[in-house]
Amino acid sequence: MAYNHQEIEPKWQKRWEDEGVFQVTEDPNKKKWYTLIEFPYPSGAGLHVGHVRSFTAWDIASRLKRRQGMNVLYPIGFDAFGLPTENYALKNNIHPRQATEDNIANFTLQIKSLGLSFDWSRAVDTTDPKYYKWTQWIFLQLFKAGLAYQAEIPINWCPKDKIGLANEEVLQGKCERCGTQTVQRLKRQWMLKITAYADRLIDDLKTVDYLPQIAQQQINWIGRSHGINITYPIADTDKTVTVFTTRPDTNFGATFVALAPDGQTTAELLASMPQQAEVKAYTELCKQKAELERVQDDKEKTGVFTGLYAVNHLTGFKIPVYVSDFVLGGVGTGALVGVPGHDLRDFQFAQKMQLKILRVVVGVNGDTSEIARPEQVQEEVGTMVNSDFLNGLEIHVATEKVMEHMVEQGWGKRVVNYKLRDWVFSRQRYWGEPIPIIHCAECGPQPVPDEQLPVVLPDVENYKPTDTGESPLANMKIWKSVACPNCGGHGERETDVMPNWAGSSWYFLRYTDPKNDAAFASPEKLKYWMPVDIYNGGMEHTTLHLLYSRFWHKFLFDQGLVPTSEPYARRVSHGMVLAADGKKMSKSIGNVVNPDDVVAEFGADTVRMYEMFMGPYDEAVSWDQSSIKGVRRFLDRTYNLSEKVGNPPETHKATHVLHQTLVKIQDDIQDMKFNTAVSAMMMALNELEKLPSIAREDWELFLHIVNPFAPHLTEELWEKLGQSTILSTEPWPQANEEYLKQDTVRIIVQVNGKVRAQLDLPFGAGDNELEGAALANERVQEFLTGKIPKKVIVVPGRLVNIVV
RNA sequence: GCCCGGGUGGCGGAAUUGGUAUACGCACAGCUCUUAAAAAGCUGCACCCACAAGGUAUGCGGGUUCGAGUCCCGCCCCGGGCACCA
Repeated sequence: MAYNHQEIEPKWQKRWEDEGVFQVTEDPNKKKWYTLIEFPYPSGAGLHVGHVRSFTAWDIASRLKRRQGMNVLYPIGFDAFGLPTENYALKNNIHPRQATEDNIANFTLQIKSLGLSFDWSRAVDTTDPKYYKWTQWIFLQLFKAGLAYQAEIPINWCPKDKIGLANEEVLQGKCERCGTQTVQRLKRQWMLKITAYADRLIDDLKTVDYLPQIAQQQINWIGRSHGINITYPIADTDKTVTVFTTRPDTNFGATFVALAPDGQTTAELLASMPQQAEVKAYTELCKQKAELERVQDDKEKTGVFTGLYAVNHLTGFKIPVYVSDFVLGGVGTGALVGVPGHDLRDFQFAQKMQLKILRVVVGVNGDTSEIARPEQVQEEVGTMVNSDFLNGLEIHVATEKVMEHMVEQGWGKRVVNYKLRDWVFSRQRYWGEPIPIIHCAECGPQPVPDEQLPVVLPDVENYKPTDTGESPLANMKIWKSVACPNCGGHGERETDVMPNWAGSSWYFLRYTDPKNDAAFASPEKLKYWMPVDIYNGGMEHTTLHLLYSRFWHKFLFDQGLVPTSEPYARRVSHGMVLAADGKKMSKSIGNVVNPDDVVAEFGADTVRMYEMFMGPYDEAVSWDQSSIKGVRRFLDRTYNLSEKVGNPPETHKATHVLHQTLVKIQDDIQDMKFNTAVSAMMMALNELEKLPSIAREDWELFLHIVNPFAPHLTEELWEKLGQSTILSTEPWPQANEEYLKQDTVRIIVQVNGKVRAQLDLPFGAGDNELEGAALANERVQEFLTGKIPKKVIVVPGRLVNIVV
């Protein structure tokens, strides 16, 4: 018989909520545990079954920890500012605030229907002025510390979204949000100096426990490289050109210098270039090129000679200076020294321009062809040739020696270079936190005084972005006009808003003290809860959100405002939930599974367990509608089995297997192996069903074990036993060592590696005993007739292998 | 091109990390119950072989080992991330 989930589940959800059993308060006598899932973006599409998967996994872990006596903080909130909501609102012709409220209400219902043990009393909403007051306040601290600045820089401009994008938000030259080809455009932007934290963002990864892939990806993203800025004089002028390189050892092989079309050096040298007209034409062409759809993998190098020659100090050679778009303005000094013998791109460029190619390193195989094999151009090993005083040296030794020489001679300066760029923090949109700055013609940009925070996002007539690229707030003449906090003269509010990454950069701090009006969180509460013990999220957030929030946190730590230098002690990641066809769920394909439908049909407990059972937690898995039935069957059988409880004669035959299951699921939850935990429970049920009756104690233990996974049903069955307590708050049972012991152990006997027999022998039997029993076995004897055992391998408690 | 994952029955997957490959579940087949169907229960279920005995299988080819899904070398395919980064 099937149980009625539509009756049971709301009943227990109501009881948990009425009695506030998952609300948590700071308790110095209890050990704290802070589990964090990435708070969802309340999109119009509603909750995704992928949300359900990670929320449930950490709900299970939190329920276990809580019942093991820890003070568990498992909070939820909404990251609700940003473009998707604004675009959704525009499309559906409603106000973003209304869309956000509706979506949050919908998400809340959906999440609550799953019986997750979130502490809803701590829920945060990044669009709540009481929340973003502190987002603005933290921005002002960054500003006061000199880490927020304005810069007129070429930015990525999305012509569709009418918005500047951080480099990190442009995917393959296209807007991350809408896929439109971005173009370069100059714009005065607020920037955050994340690069000031580049070293610590790398080095401090040693102090946290992140999945290795995650740490590696962050390190690669920050891209620290140690090198030298070499300054070459330009022949027949008083000018110089400075290039960055990590391989100064190859400098004897340098045959050209190339400048980025958008680089500073090009602009500075333009006036002294004999080929000025050609260079101008080329740089113009490059600007257009960004606007063109560069779909084709056009690897052909282009460039133009400037007419200038740089003088290589080492050789005295005059080497030509080019402008080429394979050099990027934002990388290094925006200029590079070409060594075509040892760099593939330099080689391609040299070939195209018919420049000299010189080998200065002999590769491992003594290879001295024109260029090292393309895949070997970044040699890890090699010996210098054609390089005067470096000849015969190993490349790393040579690098160090030539650097020292160049620095001594005043030709160069050691530098550390990073791929990471500063964070473009301005958005010319509506649905974001106003940047709390007042511009004054006399005093420059001034912070809005603390007592005037928050700067509330005003209602505007039209919140659609303007074609001019100005924020819709720019039209708010009255709102905009305000006295300068410094001199009292005329000031104008900043009209750009923050990116959606702002509110999510510190939300985990707010959870510790969500109602505080005097501070973003009190030092006591921060001290109690921080750091986050485990933070689960998608791999796609590794280089954006995860890095941004670490940066903000480190800054707050430096200000003495948070107690730890890292926000998250451990970071793990879940696999995607794909549609049945193995593809990403998407509205356009029409393969989306709505969690509401599945919960209505099978119940929350079934959906929870199925999502745990469907596959390894950290790997992508496809939704399989028919497999859900198996889990529902497990729960129905559990429900029906309760009839057998306490019927005399009671048998305690299941006690062993239940204690083993208890240990198994504890370990599995710890290791995030939720799928095998479910299968262990299924096996335990199979054992229980074989018994004529079940002892009440055994049954209680089984309910304890299943409770974190299927909390509603187990509460109901707990109550059916006459219990008045709430199972979800009962202490977690202890596994009894007595029941974990095994009397006998199955030993596999192999002859030449092939299984020939199985023996059940007493636990702890010695090697000789095992060997003797194996050799005495009849079947084994058959395989040994006429053969002499050469060797017998005994693995205690496992197998005996006889080699003949 | 580089980096990171992954490839095991009809399907999702398991395998104590070098020690019984295919746990658990789905699907399928037969049976029981039923007027019948559904549901539920029982049995079977990698492949070859009528059965047993035996043999063969963890993407492909080699290797190390008493023993390899697991380790090493060389390939092929799938997924994700990054990409003129000097």
